[in-house]
Amino acid sequence: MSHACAHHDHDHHRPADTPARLAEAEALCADAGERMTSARLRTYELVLDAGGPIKAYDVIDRFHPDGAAKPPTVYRALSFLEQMGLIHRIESLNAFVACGAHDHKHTAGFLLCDCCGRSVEIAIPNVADIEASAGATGFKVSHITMEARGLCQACSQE
Amino acid sequence: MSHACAHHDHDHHRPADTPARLAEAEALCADAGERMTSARLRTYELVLDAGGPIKAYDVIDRFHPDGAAKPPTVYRALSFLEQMGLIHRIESLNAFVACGAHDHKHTAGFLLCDCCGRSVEIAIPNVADIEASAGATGFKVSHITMEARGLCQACSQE
DNA sequence: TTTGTTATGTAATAATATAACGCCCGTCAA
DNA sequence: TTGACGGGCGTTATATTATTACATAACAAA
Ligand SMILES: [Zn+2]
Ligand SMILES: [Zn+2]
Ligand SMILES: [Zn+2]
Ligand SMILES: [Zn+2]
Repeated sequence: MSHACAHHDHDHHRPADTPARLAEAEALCADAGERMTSARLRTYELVLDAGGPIKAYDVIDRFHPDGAAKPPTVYRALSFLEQMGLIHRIESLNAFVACGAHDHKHTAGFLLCDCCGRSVEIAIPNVADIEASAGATGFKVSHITMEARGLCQACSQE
Repeated sequence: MSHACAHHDHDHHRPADTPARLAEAEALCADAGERMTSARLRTYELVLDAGGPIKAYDVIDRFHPDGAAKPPTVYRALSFLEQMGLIHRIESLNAFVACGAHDHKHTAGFLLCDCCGRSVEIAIPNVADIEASAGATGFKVSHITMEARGLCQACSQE
């Protein structure tokens, strides 16, 4: 991801648990009767390895050792992974991030640092209040996007 | 806007109060020492007249009676209007909508109907809880995006 | 007027995302 | 075994959304 500052270490080394997460994902798909194909697995691997929000075209560029993937290959995989709850789309960044929870199929909120670009997945506080507020006008909520922009602790200390 | 259904009247006639809103906007800018130029006013007029979320390129296409505006003209105006609190950007639609409140410079939440495409601006419930949830990790919130997708009352009754 | 600042005009391009089509491959029933 | 079907993928092309860059114009202050 891009950054608004240069005062932090932005190296994101490969999370140690990527292989375990890939295995979990394969199990999850098998349980659901869905196919975890190689394109889907590779896409998920790249999102996991990013260690934070990653753009679709960064996945596309990294997909093959030599040369990029075709956009539909990656967009299809991203859609699938999102439907499986393995990743989330971050609307205000046009980016994707691996789900940080193990109970998939939830709607998550995000804290997005405008300085270092990192994201933190949080439970949306008071979902019931949002649904009640909507329900007062007869509106039925199916999905909530909640993204808070600001500065993370590290970035607000300099 | 596009619609997922054809069972409602989707005509949005020009809201009767557009001239008054334009005048208010001019006064607001004058008070703030900002210039409400013709490009900005025309852009605001088109967003108001849309009567709901409108895409940037729809503004671009409608900007001149004969032929489209150049994208930067409209994107600049949209940015200005958003900074003035006259319009809001809806991230999950890549669209813009006129602010429904008279106290500008707030962050608003939206209920977005997936069927008829209409939006309702609401106060974000429990902003304090979101800020508290963020603050627990040292995160300082500057702006909250909250967009609930679902079905409005009219659309869920058929 | 001069000068600095803000806004606009214009061309080009970047960045994000989808449509459309045909092929392959696995499943399943005949 | 064979054929029909459906899902996933490869490929090309295109659609949609947004910005960069630089020149000019309008404005405000000195
Ligand atoms: Zn999650
Ligand atoms: Zn940060
Ligand atoms: Zn508003
Ligand atoms: Zn509706």
